[in-house]
Amino acid sequence: MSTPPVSRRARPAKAPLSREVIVRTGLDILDRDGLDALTMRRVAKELDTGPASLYVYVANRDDLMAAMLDQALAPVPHTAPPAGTGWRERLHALMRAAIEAMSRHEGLAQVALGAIPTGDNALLVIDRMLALLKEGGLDDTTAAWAVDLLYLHAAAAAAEQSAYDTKAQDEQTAVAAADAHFAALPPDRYPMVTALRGPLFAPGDRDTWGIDVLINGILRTPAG
Amino acid sequence: MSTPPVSRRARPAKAPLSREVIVRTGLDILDRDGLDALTMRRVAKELDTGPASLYVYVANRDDLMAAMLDQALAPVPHTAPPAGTGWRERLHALMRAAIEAMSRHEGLAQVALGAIPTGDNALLVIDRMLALLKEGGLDDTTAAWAVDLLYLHAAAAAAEQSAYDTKAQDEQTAVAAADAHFAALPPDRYPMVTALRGPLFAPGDRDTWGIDVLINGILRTPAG
DNA sequence: GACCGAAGCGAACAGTGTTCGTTACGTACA
DNA sequence: TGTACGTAACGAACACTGTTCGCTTCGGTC
Repeated sequence: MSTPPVSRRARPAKAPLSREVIVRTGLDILDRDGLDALTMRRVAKELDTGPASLYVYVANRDDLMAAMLDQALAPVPHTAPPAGTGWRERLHALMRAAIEAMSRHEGLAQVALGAIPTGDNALLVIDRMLALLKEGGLDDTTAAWAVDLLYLHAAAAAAEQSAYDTKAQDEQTAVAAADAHFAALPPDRYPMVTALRGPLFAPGDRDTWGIDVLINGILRTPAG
Repeated sequence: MSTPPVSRRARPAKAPLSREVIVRTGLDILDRDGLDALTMRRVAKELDTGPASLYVYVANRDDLMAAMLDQALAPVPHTAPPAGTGWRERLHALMRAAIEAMSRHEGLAQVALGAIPTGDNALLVIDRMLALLKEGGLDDTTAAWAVDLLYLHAAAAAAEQSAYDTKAQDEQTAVAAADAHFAALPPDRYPMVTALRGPLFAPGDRDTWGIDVLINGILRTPAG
Protein backbone atom coordinates (compact mmCIF):
# COMPACT_ATOMS: atom_id res chain seq x y z
CA MET A 1 0.00 0.00 0.00
CA SER A 2 1.90 3.00 1.24
CA THR A 3 5.22 1.20 1.61
CA PRO A 4 6.91 0.26 -1.63
CA PRO A 5 7.08 -3.49 -2.22
CA VAL A 6 10.75 -3.97 -1.44
CA SER A 7 12.03 -7.46 -0.85
CA ARG A 8 12.28 -8.30 2.80
CA ARG A 9 15.76 -9.54 2.19
CA ALA A 10 16.85 -6.63 0.00
CA ARG A 11 19.98 -5.82 1.94
CA PRO A 12 23.15 -7.39 0.62
CA ALA A 13 23.72 -11.00 1.61
CA LYS A 14 21.82 -11.05 4.85
CA ALA A 15 22.28 -14.48 6.38
CA PRO A 16 19.03 -16.40 6.74
CA LEU A 17 17.77 -17.29 10.18
CA SER A 18 18.63 -20.70 11.55
CA ARG A 19 19.01 -22.36 14.91
CA GLU A 20 22.76 -22.35 14.59
CA VAL A 21 23.14 -18.70 13.72
CA ILE A 22 20.86 -17.78 16.62
CA VAL A 23 22.89 -19.86 19.05
CA ARG A 24 26.14 -18.40 17.78
CA THR A 25 24.79 -14.86 18.05
CA GLY A 26 23.68 -15.61 21.59
CA LEU A 27 27.19 -16.70 22.53
CA ASP A 28 28.61 -13.59 20.93
CA ILE A 29 26.37 -11.33 22.98
CA LEU A 30 27.05 -13.30 26.15
CA ASP A 31 30.80 -12.95 25.71
CA ARG A 32 30.68 -9.33 24.66
CA ASP A 33 28.13 -7.84 27.06
CA GLY A 34 27.34 -10.42 29.71
CA LEU A 35 24.36 -12.42 30.88
CA ASP A 36 22.05 -9.47 31.48
CA ALA A 37 22.41 -8.41 27.87
CA LEU A 38 21.32 -11.81 26.61
CA THR A 39 17.68 -11.06 25.87
CA MET A 40 15.58 -12.34 23.04
CA ARG A 41 15.16 -8.80 21.80
CA ARG A 42 18.89 -8.25 21.77
CA VAL A 43 19.55 -11.44 19.84
CA ALA A 44 16.85 -10.50 17.37
CA LYS A 45 18.21 -6.99 16.91
CA GLU A 46 21.69 -8.38 16.28
CA LEU A 47 20.16 -10.48 13.51
CA ASP A 48 18.20 -7.51 12.22
CA THR A 49 14.79 -8.98 12.93
CA GLY A 50 12.11 -9.03 15.61
CA PRO A 51 11.98 -11.25 18.68
CA ALA A 52 9.04 -13.26 17.39
CA SER A 53 11.10 -14.62 14.52
CA LEU A 54 13.45 -16.46 16.87
CA TYR A 55 10.70 -18.69 18.18
CA VAL A 56 10.60 -20.62 14.93
CA TYR A 57 13.99 -22.12 15.75
CA VAL A 58 14.12 -21.88 19.52
CA ALA A 59 11.42 -22.95 21.94
CA ASN A 60 12.20 -20.29 24.52
CA ARG A 61 15.08 -18.61 26.32
CA ASP A 62 15.95 -21.72 28.33
CA ASP A 63 16.11 -23.78 25.17
CA LEU A 64 18.41 -21.20 23.63
CA MET A 65 20.72 -21.26 26.62
CA ALA A 66 20.84 -25.05 26.63
CA ALA A 67 21.81 -24.99 22.97
CA MET A 68 24.45 -22.37 23.71
CA LEU A 69 25.88 -24.56 26.45
CA ASP A 70 26.20 -27.49 24.10
CA GLN A 71 27.78 -25.30 21.47
CA ALA A 72 30.30 -24.08 24.05
CA LEU A 73 31.14 -27.68 24.94
CA ALA A 74 31.80 -28.61 21.32
CA PRO A 75 35.63 -28.35 21.39
CA VAL A 76 35.98 -30.25 24.67
CA PRO A 77 35.75 -33.86 23.44
CA HIS A 78 38.41 -33.09 20.84
CA THR A 79 41.01 -31.75 23.26
CA ALA A 80 44.27 -33.39 22.30
CA PRO A 81 45.38 -35.50 25.26
CA PRO A 82 49.00 -35.18 26.35
CA ALA A 83 50.74 -37.82 24.28
CA GLY A 84 51.86 -41.05 25.83
CA THR A 85 50.16 -40.46 29.14
CA GLY A 86 47.89 -42.62 31.22
CA TRP A 87 44.14 -42.43 31.69
CA ARG A 88 44.50 -40.33 34.82
CA GLU A 89 46.28 -37.49 33.06
CA ARG A 90 43.85 -37.63 30.16
CA LEU A 91 40.84 -37.51 32.48
CA HIS A 92 42.44 -34.60 34.26
CA ALA A 93 42.91 -32.74 30.98
CA LEU A 94 39.33 -33.46 29.95
CA MET A 95 37.99 -32.07 33.21
CA ARG A 96 40.11 -28.94 32.93
CA ALA A 97 38.91 -28.40 29.36
CA ALA A 98 35.27 -28.82 30.38
CA ILE A 99 35.61 -26.36 33.26
CA GLU A 100 37.42 -23.90 31.04
CA ALA A 101 34.84 -24.12 28.27
CA MET A 102 31.89 -23.61 30.61
CA SER A 103 33.43 -20.85 32.67
CA ARG A 104 34.37 -18.82 29.63
CA HIS A 105 30.72 -17.88 29.06
CA GLU A 106 28.98 -16.22 31.98
CA GLY A 107 25.99 -18.08 33.30
CA LEU A 108 26.16 -21.09 31.03
CA ALA A 109 27.51 -23.40 33.71
CA GLN A 110 24.41 -22.76 35.79
CA VAL A 111 22.39 -24.29 32.96
CA ALA A 112 24.38 -27.50 33.23
CA LEU A 113 23.55 -27.75 36.93
CA GLY A 114 19.85 -27.67 36.29
CA ALA A 115 19.29 -30.58 33.96
CA ILE A 116 20.50 -34.06 33.12
CA PRO A 117 22.81 -33.51 30.16
CA THR A 118 21.21 -34.53 26.88
CA GLY A 119 23.05 -32.31 24.42
CA ASP A 120 25.23 -33.83 21.75
CA ASN A 121 28.54 -32.50 22.97
CA ALA A 122 27.78 -32.91 26.65
CA LEU A 123 27.09 -36.58 25.99
CA LEU A 124 30.37 -36.90 24.10
CA VAL A 125 32.21 -35.46 27.09
CA ILE A 126 30.49 -37.93 29.37
CA ASP A 127 31.28 -40.77 27.00
CA ARG A 128 34.97 -39.87 27.04
CA MET A 129 34.94 -39.69 30.81
CA LEU A 130 33.34 -43.10 31.10
CA ALA A 131 35.87 -44.61 28.73
CA LEU A 132 38.75 -43.23 30.75
CA LEU A 133 37.27 -44.39 34.04
CA LYS A 134 36.81 -47.90 32.66
CA GLU A 135 40.39 -47.77 31.38
CA GLY A 136 41.33 -47.03 34.98
CA GLY A 137 39.83 -50.34 36.02
CA LEU A 138 36.68 -49.18 37.75
CA ASP A 139 33.61 -51.39 37.81
CA ASP A 140 30.52 -50.26 35.90
CA THR A 141 28.57 -48.87 38.84
CA THR A 142 31.46 -46.91 40.28
CA ALA A 143 32.27 -45.51 36.85
CA ALA A 144 28.66 -44.46 36.35
CA TRP A 145 28.44 -42.73 39.71
CA ALA A 146 31.87 -41.19 39.22
CA VAL A 147 30.94 -39.56 35.92
CA ASP A 148 27.92 -38.02 37.61
CA LEU A 149 30.12 -36.59 40.31
CA LEU A 150 32.79 -35.36 37.91
CA TYR A 151 30.32 -33.66 35.62
CA LEU A 152 28.61 -32.02 38.57
CA HIS A 153 31.93 -30.78 39.85
CA ALA A 154 32.93 -29.42 36.47
CA ALA A 155 29.69 -27.46 36.20
CA ALA A 156 29.95 -26.17 39.76
CA ALA A 157 33.59 -25.17 39.46
CA ALA A 158 32.84 -23.38 36.22
CA ALA A 159 29.83 -21.61 37.71
CA GLU A 160 31.85 -20.39 40.66
CA GLN A 161 34.74 -19.26 38.52
CA SER A 162 32.64 -17.43 35.95
CA ALA A 163 30.70 -15.70 38.71
CA TYR A 164 33.90 -14.30 40.19
CA ASP A 165 35.24 -13.40 36.79
CA THR A 166 32.29 -11.26 35.87
CA LYS A 167 30.63 -9.95 39.00
CA ALA A 168 33.68 -8.15 40.22
CA GLN A 169 35.95 -6.73 37.59
CA ASP A 170 38.47 -9.43 38.34
CA GLU A 171 38.82 -12.23 40.81
CA GLN A 172 41.53 -10.41 42.75
CA THR A 173 39.13 -7.66 43.78
CA ALA A 174 36.36 -10.02 44.86
CA VAL A 175 38.71 -12.12 46.96
CA ALA A 176 40.27 -9.05 48.54
CA ALA A 177 36.84 -7.76 49.52
CA ALA A 178 35.89 -11.09 51.06
CA ASP A 179 39.24 -11.22 52.85
CA ALA A 180 38.59 -7.83 54.40
CA HIS A 181 35.12 -8.96 55.47
CA PHE A 182 36.57 -12.06 57.10
CA ALA A 183 39.18 -9.99 58.89
CA ALA A 184 36.45 -8.12 60.72
CA LEU A 185 34.68 -11.23 62.00
CA PRO A 186 34.48 -11.86 65.76
CA PRO A 187 36.88 -14.69 66.64
CA ASP A 188 34.72 -16.00 69.47
CA ARG A 189 31.86 -16.74 67.08
CA TYR A 190 33.96 -17.98 64.15
CA PRO A 191 37.15 -19.32 65.75
CA MET A 192 38.29 -21.51 62.89
CA VAL A 193 37.42 -19.14 60.07
CA THR A 194 39.34 -16.30 61.68
CA ALA A 195 42.26 -18.52 62.68
CA LEU A 196 42.61 -19.97 59.20
CA ARG A 197 41.96 -16.77 57.28
CA GLY A 198 45.49 -16.87 55.89
CA PRO A 199 45.27 -20.29 54.24
CA LEU A 200 41.65 -19.67 53.22
CA PHE A 201 42.61 -16.73 51.06
CA ALA A 202 46.11 -17.78 50.06
CA PRO A 203 46.56 -18.26 46.34
CA GLY A 204 47.14 -21.72 44.92
CA ASP A 205 46.01 -24.06 42.19
CA ARG A 206 42.80 -25.24 43.80
CA ASP A 207 41.20 -26.34 40.55
CA THR A 208 43.91 -28.89 39.89
CA TRP A 209 43.85 -30.01 43.50
CA GLY A 210 40.07 -30.41 43.43
CA ILE A 211 40.19 -32.70 40.42
CA ASP A 212 42.93 -34.74 42.07
CA VAL A 213 40.84 -35.08 45.21
CA LEU A 214 37.94 -36.41 43.17
CA ILE A 215 40.01 -38.92 41.23
CA ASN A 216 41.83 -40.14 44.33
CA GLY A 217 38.55 -40.42 46.20
CA ILE A 218 36.83 -42.26 43.38
CA LEU A 219 39.67 -44.78 43.17
CA ARG A 220 39.35 -45.55 46.86
CA THR A 221 35.58 -45.55 47.21
CA PRO A 222 33.77 -48.37 45.42
CA ALA A 223 30.10 -47.64 44.79
CA GLY A 224 27.23 -49.43 46.45
CA MET B 1 -9.17 14.41 50.98
CA SER B 2 -11.68 11.92 49.69
CA THR B 3 -10.39 8.90 51.58
CA PRO B 4 -11.19 8.83 55.26
CA PRO B 5 -8.10 9.25 57.46
CA VAL B 6 -7.86 5.67 58.61
CA SER B 7 -4.65 4.48 60.12
CA ARG B 8 -2.45 2.80 57.56
CA ARG B 9 -2.11 -0.08 59.93
CA ALA B 10 -5.75 -0.13 60.97
CA ARG B 11 -6.31 -3.80 60.38
CA PRO B 12 -6.00 -5.97 63.44
CA ALA B 13 -2.49 -6.76 64.52
CA LYS B 14 -0.83 -6.41 61.17
CA ALA B 15 2.82 -7.24 61.66
CA PRO B 16 5.16 -4.35 60.94
CA LEU B 17 7.58 -4.63 58.09
CA SER B 18 11.08 -5.84 58.87
CA ARG B 19 13.93 -7.54 57.08
CA GLU B 20 13.20 -10.79 58.85
CA VAL B 21 9.50 -10.93 58.05
CA ILE B 22 10.27 -10.14 54.41
CA VAL B 23 12.84 -12.94 54.24
CA ARG B 24 10.48 -15.36 55.90
CA THR B 25 7.67 -14.44 53.54
CA GLY B 26 10.01 -14.94 50.62
CA LEU B 27 10.83 -18.44 51.79
CA ASP B 28 7.13 -19.18 52.23
CA ILE B 29 6.36 -18.15 48.67
CA LEU B 30 9.34 -20.05 47.32
CA ASP B 31 8.24 -23.23 49.03
CA ARG B 32 4.60 -22.83 48.16
CA ASP B 33 4.71 -21.63 44.55
CA GLY B 34 8.26 -21.98 43.30
CA LEU B 35 11.02 -19.72 42.09
CA ASP B 36 9.02 -18.04 39.33
CA ALA B 37 6.48 -16.83 41.85
CA LEU B 38 9.14 -15.17 43.97
CA THR B 39 8.75 -11.60 42.75
CA MET B 40 9.03 -8.42 44.73
CA ARG B 41 5.41 -7.66 43.95
CA ARG B 42 4.31 -11.04 45.23
CA VAL B 43 6.22 -10.66 48.47
CA ALA B 44 4.74 -7.19 48.90
CA LYS B 45 1.22 -8.40 48.23
CA GLU B 46 1.63 -11.19 50.75
CA LEU B 47 2.56 -8.52 53.30
CA ASP B 48 -0.34 -6.34 52.18
CA THR B 49 1.82 -3.51 50.90
CA GLY B 50 3.44 -2.25 47.72
CA PRO B 51 6.74 -3.36 46.24
CA ALA B 52 8.47 -0.05 47.00
CA SER B 53 8.13 -0.63 50.73
CA LEU B 54 10.39 -3.66 50.63
CA TYR B 55 13.38 -1.65 49.49
CA VAL B 56 13.72 -0.05 52.90
CA TYR B 57 14.88 -3.37 54.31
CA VAL B 58 16.25 -5.15 51.25
CA ALA B 59 18.66 -3.69 48.72
CA ASN B 60 17.29 -5.66 45.76
CA ARG B 61 16.09 -9.08 44.75
CA ASP B 62 19.56 -10.62 44.91
CA ASP B 63 20.05 -9.30 48.40
CA LEU B 64 16.72 -10.80 49.39
CA MET B 65 17.66 -14.20 47.99
CA ALA B 66 21.02 -14.12 49.73
CA ALA B 67 19.26 -13.39 53.00
CA MET B 68 16.81 -16.21 52.30
CA LEU B 69 19.70 -18.59 51.71
CA ASP B 70 21.26 -17.70 55.01
CA GLN B 71 17.94 -18.07 56.76
CA ALA B 72 17.54 -21.51 55.22
CA LEU B 73 20.99 -22.50 56.48
CA ALA B 74 20.17 -21.43 60.03
CA PRO B 75 19.37 -24.88 61.45
CA VAL B 76 22.39 -26.56 59.86
CA PRO B 77 25.13 -25.62 62.33
CA HIS B 78 22.95 -26.89 65.17
CA THR B 79 22.33 -30.34 63.76
CA ALA B 80 22.88 -32.71 66.60
CA PRO B 81 25.82 -34.91 65.70
CA PRO B 82 25.42 -38.65 66.21
CA ALA B 83 26.65 -39.08 69.76
CA GLY B 84 30.01 -40.64 70.44
CA THR B 85 31.13 -40.69 66.84
CA GLY B 86 34.29 -39.49 65.17
CA TRP B 87 34.93 -36.35 63.16
CA ARG B 88 34.29 -38.17 59.89
CA GLU B 89 30.73 -39.11 60.76
CA ARG B 90 30.02 -35.65 62.09
CA LEU B 91 31.38 -34.01 58.96
CA HIS B 92 29.26 -36.37 56.91
CA ALA B 93 26.14 -35.43 58.87
CA LEU B 94 26.94 -31.73 58.51
CA MET B 95 27.28 -32.05 54.74
CA ARG B 96 24.02 -33.96 54.47
CA ALA B 97 22.24 -31.33 56.54
CA ALA B 98 23.61 -28.51 54.40
CA ILE B 99 22.59 -30.20 51.17
CA GLU B 100 19.17 -30.97 52.56
CA ALA B 101 18.60 -27.42 53.77
CA MET B 102 19.61 -25.83 50.49
CA SER B 103 17.79 -28.25 48.24
CA ARG B 104 14.53 -27.84 50.12
CA HIS B 105 14.04 -24.38 48.62
CA GLU B 106 14.10 -24.18 44.83
CA GLY B 107 16.80 -21.99 43.39
CA LEU B 108 18.49 -21.02 46.64
CA ALA B 109 21.47 -23.29 46.11
CA GLN B 110 22.26 -21.45 42.89
CA VAL B 111 22.77 -18.33 44.99
CA ALA B 112 25.44 -20.08 47.03
CA LEU B 113 27.35 -20.95 43.87
CA GLY B 114 27.62 -17.35 42.79
CA ALA B 115 29.32 -15.70 45.74
CA ILE B 116 31.87 -16.25 48.45
CA PRO B 117 29.74 -17.04 51.50
CA THR B 118 29.53 -14.11 53.90
CA GLY B 119 26.23 -14.78 55.61
CA ASP B 120 26.09 -15.48 59.31
CA ASN B 121 24.88 -19.05 59.12
CA ALA B 122 26.95 -19.97 56.08
CA LEU B 123 30.05 -18.89 57.96
CA LEU B 124 29.00 -20.95 60.96
CA VAL B 125 28.68 -24.01 58.72
CA ILE B 126 32.12 -23.35 57.31
CA ASP B 127 33.53 -22.87 60.78
CA ARG B 128 32.14 -26.22 61.88
CA MET B 129 33.57 -27.88 58.80
CA LEU B 130 37.00 -26.44 59.42
CA ALA B 131 36.95 -27.56 63.03
CA LEU B 132 36.09 -31.11 62.01
CA LEU B 133 38.76 -31.19 59.31
CA LYS B 134 41.39 -29.98 61.77
CA GLU B 135 40.16 -32.63 64.21
CA GLY B 136 40.86 -35.10 61.43
CA GLY B 137 44.49 -34.07 61.48
CA LEU B 138 44.70 -32.06 58.27
CA ASP B 139 47.17 -29.25 57.93
CA ASP B 140 45.88 -25.69 57.65
CA THR B 141 46.19 -25.32 53.90
CA THR B 142 44.57 -28.64 53.08
CA ALA B 143 41.74 -27.90 55.52
CA ALA B 144 41.19 -24.50 53.92
CA TRP B 145 41.07 -25.87 50.40
CA ALA B 146 38.94 -28.79 51.52
CA VAL B 147 36.25 -26.58 53.01
CA ASP B 148 36.07 -24.70 49.74
CA LEU B 149 35.59 -27.93 47.87
CA LEU B 150 33.05 -29.31 50.33
CA TYR B 151 30.95 -26.16 50.36
CA LEU B 152 31.02 -26.02 46.59
CA HIS B 153 29.90 -29.62 46.38
CA ALA B 154 27.09 -29.06 48.86
CA ALA B 155 25.77 -26.15 46.86
CA ALA B 156 26.07 -28.01 43.57
CA ALA B 157 24.46 -31.18 44.85
CA ALA B 158 21.62 -29.16 46.32
CA ALA B 159 21.15 -27.21 43.10
CA GLU B 160 20.97 -30.38 41.06
CA GLN B 161 18.59 -32.07 43.44
CA SER B 162 16.23 -29.14 43.79
CA ALA B 163 16.14 -28.71 40.02
CA TYR B 164 14.99 -32.28 39.57
CA ASP B 165 12.55 -32.00 42.42
CA THR B 166 10.72 -29.07 40.94
CA LYS B 167 11.13 -29.00 37.18
CA ALA B 168 9.50 -32.34 36.67
CA GLN B 169 6.76 -33.25 39.10
CA ASP B 170 9.09 -35.69 40.78
CA GLU B 171 12.55 -37.00 40.25
CA GLN B 172 11.27 -40.36 39.05
CA THR B 173 9.64 -38.82 35.99
CA ALA B 174 12.67 -36.73 35.05
CA VAL B 175 15.04 -39.68 35.33
CA ALA B 176 12.69 -41.93 33.37
CA ALA B 177 12.51 -39.37 30.56
CA ALA B 178 16.29 -39.07 30.43
CA ASP B 179 16.61 -42.85 30.49
CA ALA B 180 14.34 -43.13 27.47
CA HIS B 181 16.35 -40.45 25.70
CA PHE B 182 19.58 -42.34 26.39
CA ALA B 183 18.06 -45.57 25.15
CA ALA B 184 17.56 -44.03 21.71
CA LEU B 185 21.18 -42.90 21.35
CA PRO B 186 23.33 -44.36 18.57
CA PRO B 187 25.84 -46.78 20.15
CA ASP B 188 28.54 -46.04 17.58
CA ARG B 189 28.66 -42.39 18.59
CA TYR B 190 28.21 -42.90 22.33
CA PRO B 191 29.57 -46.39 23.01
CA MET B 192 30.16 -46.04 26.72
CA VAL B 193 27.00 -44.10 27.54
CA THR B 194 24.82 -46.65 25.81
CA ALA B 195 26.76 -49.60 27.23
CA LEU B 196 26.55 -48.29 30.77
CA ARG B 197 23.00 -47.00 30.59
CA GLY B 198 21.94 -49.53 33.20
CA PRO B 199 24.34 -48.44 35.95
CA LEU B 200 23.96 -44.78 34.96
CA PHE B 201 20.27 -44.81 35.79
CA ALA B 202 20.22 -47.44 38.49
CA PRO B 203 19.04 -46.15 41.84
CA GLY B 204 21.44 -45.89 44.74
CA ASP B 205 22.59 -43.55 47.46
CA ARG B 206 24.84 -41.34 45.35
CA ASP B 207 24.74 -38.42 47.76
CA THR B 208 26.29 -40.44 50.55
CA TRP B 209 28.83 -41.93 48.15
CA GLY B 210 29.77 -38.52 46.81
CA ILE B 211 30.52 -37.17 50.26
CA ASP B 212 32.60 -40.26 51.01
CA VAL B 213 34.56 -39.77 47.82
CA LEU B 214 35.34 -36.21 48.79
CA ILE B 215 36.45 -37.08 52.32
CA ASN B 216 38.55 -40.02 51.14
CA GLY B 217 40.12 -37.90 48.46
CA ILE B 218 40.85 -35.02 50.79
CA LEU B 219 42.55 -37.34 53.27
CA ARG B 220 44.86 -38.67 50.56
CA THR B 221 45.59 -35.44 48.69
CA PRO B 222 47.66 -32.89 50.61
CA ALA B 223 47.33 -29.36 49.25
CA GLY B 224 50.09 -27.47 47.50
C1' DG C 1 1.58 21.90 70.53
C1' DA C 2 5.07 22.18 66.72
C1' DC C 3 8.49 19.84 64.45
C1' DC C 4 11.20 16.26 62.00
C1' DG C 5 13.42 12.17 60.44
C1' DA C 6 12.10 8.12 58.56
C1' DA C 7 8.88 4.44 57.25
C1' DG C 8 5.51 3.49 53.93
C1' DC C 9 3.64 3.71 49.56
C1' DG C 10 1.23 5.18 44.69
C1' DA C 11 2.55 5.74 40.35
C1' DA C 12 5.52 5.43 36.84
C1' DC C 13 9.70 3.95 33.94
C1' DA C 14 12.06 1.06 31.06
C1' DG C 15 12.41 -2.88 30.09
C1' DT C 16 11.31 -8.50 29.87
C1' DG C 17 9.60 -13.24 27.56
C1' DT C 18 6.18 -14.83 24.82
C1' DT C 19 2.01 -15.15 21.67
C1' DC C 20 -1.35 -13.75 18.13
C1' DG C 21 -2.78 -12.91 13.65
C1' DT C 22 -1.09 -11.27 9.36
C1' DT C 23 2.09 -10.63 5.63
C1' DA C 24 5.40 -11.96 2.08
C1' DC C 25 8.14 -15.43 0.10
C1' DG C 26 10.04 -19.48 -2.68
C1' DT C 27 8.45 -23.42 -4.53
C1' DA C 28 5.39 -26.90 -6.82
C1' DC C 29 2.08 -27.64 -9.65
C1' DA C 30 -1.48 -26.80 -13.34
C1' DT D 1 2.96 -18.46 -17.65
C1' DG D 2 -0.13 -18.16 -13.72
C1' DT D 3 -1.64 -19.55 -9.33
C1' DA D 4 -2.16 -21.75 -5.02
C1' DC D 5 0.17 -23.18 -0.77
C1' DG D 6 2.95 -24.12 3.31
C1' DT D 7 5.76 -21.71 6.13
C1' DA D 8 9.31 -18.42 7.55
C1' DA D 9 9.17 -13.79 9.13
C1' DC D 10 7.23 -10.21 11.44
C1' DG D 11 4.58 -5.95 13.92
C1' DA D 12 2.10 -5.21 17.66
C1' DA D 13 0.44 -6.29 21.80
C1' DC D 14 -0.09 -8.64 26.51
C1' DA D 15 0.98 -9.36 31.04
C1' DC D 16 4.42 -9.06 33.52
C1' DT D 17 9.19 -7.74 35.85
C1' DG D 18 12.72 -4.96 39.17
C1' DT D 19 13.48 -0.61 40.65
C1' DT D 20 13.10 4.56 41.59
C1' DC D 21 10.98 9.11 42.53
C1' DG D 22 8.74 12.00 45.40
C1' DC D 23 4.79 12.51 48.23
C1' DT D 24 2.16 11.26 52.52
C1' DT D 25 1.71 9.94 57.10
C1' DC D 26 3.41 8.30 61.35
C1' DG D 27 5.66 8.06 66.08
C1' DG D 28 8.57 10.18 69.06
C1' DT D 29 11.21 14.42 70.78
C1' DC D 30 12.00 19.16 71.96
